[in-house]
Amino acid sequence: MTEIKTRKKRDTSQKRKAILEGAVKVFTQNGFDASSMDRIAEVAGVSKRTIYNHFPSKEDLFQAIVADFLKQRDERKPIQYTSAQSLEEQLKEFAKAELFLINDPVRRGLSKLFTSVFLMDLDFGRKTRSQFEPHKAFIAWLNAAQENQKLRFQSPELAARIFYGLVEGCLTYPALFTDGASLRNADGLLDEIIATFLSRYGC
Amino acid sequence: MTEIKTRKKRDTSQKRKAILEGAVKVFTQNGFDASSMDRIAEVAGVSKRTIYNHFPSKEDLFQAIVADFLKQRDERKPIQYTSAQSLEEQLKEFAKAELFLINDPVRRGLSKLFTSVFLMDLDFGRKTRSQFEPHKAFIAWLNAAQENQKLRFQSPELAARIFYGLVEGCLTYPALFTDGASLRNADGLLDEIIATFLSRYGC
DNA sequence: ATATTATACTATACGGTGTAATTTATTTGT
DNA sequence: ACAAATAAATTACACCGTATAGTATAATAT
Repeated sequence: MTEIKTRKKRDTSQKRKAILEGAVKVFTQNGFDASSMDRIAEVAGVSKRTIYNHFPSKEDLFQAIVADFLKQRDERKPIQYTSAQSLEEQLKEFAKAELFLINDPVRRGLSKLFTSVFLMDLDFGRKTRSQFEPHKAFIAWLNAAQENQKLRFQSPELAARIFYGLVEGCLTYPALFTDGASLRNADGLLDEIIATFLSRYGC
Repeated sequence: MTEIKTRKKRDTSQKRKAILEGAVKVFTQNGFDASSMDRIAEVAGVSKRTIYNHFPSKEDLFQAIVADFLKQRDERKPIQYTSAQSLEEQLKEFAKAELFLINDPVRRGLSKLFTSVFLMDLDFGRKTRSQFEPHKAFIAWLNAAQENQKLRFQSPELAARIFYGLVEGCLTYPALFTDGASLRNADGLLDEIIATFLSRYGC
């Protein structure tokens, strides 16, 4: 039996974090193609060679950012039906949670970046998105509300599409195009969205 | 008075058209950055020098495509209220007209491309979009319908945002992300959108 | 005479690598 | 417990190959 001396690896998470943060800044400002590794190294305050010590290629670096983003997204707690709160309140809270990804400037920048990249590389986008079923938790909520006789609809999938369509079409995408300015006075719009949804599906 | 012989210029519109069509193909497939002028020349069946005879730079070529696209968009006839038709019919027709830009594969490709580019260059996007007020004609329609006692709402702007949000969030953006596949069986969804809108604003 | 073409060319930018020096944390010897 | 030895991580910098926007030019087609 041979003795193998394994030396403890040093902690490189600080550098890794700096690289990712710098890359996020550069990528969100210029997009993938127009961002050079030299520039990312400069902004991250790190040598270019160190980037390649952590990430084999520019694309791997990008994917790491995507992965981090998705992890953050998945950490949100899902919507859960309760009869103790009005539908309005629950929907409003849920819609605001959905806006989580675009309320913070950094996350909004990433949302813009990914949307932009995914549009021109649909396979990549599909592969990334296919990992989760975004409507799933909301459909369960809808069914619970219907069992509780507060909602009525033919198809929960269709109702979920309407709700997500309203939120994304009225709030999410406009926010991406206006750098969040459209969210400034959007409370009335959010109320109107929920009123519209409930006017169709409420009992 | 000096006689100036102006020689008739030859018609170069054919070449120009070929260039634009080739550029559309390449740009929509690869995006702006990843499209080379050499490749565009090849696909257009034209020498690269000829492209530069028609367009001073890659960006000018791109802008020309944007301009053509917007012209086509503006050629659609606007919605006009009539009491001879049901609201459902008019709204359905209008929504379908709004989907004009994404029903055809080429126009859909351009919509994807522009959305992708505009997201990462918001100033450019804003400048391009600011040329028209997309909701204007629809707001007029809404007001006419209200005067005719078929609709009732507090704010026509808000109602218009809800309608556009529904159409774009449920139909337009999904179509861009799925290369139009989501439009295949979208008739039921479109009916649901209109039912939702009318359940909120119909009399 | 105008438009187009083929071809070669310039200048530059960028992804990624090689390398030798240097920093830094861990291990080991005392 | 402390300093010397050691190996991992980082850095600076030069470098390679390639791609690309745009130009120059001379020949050819219309």
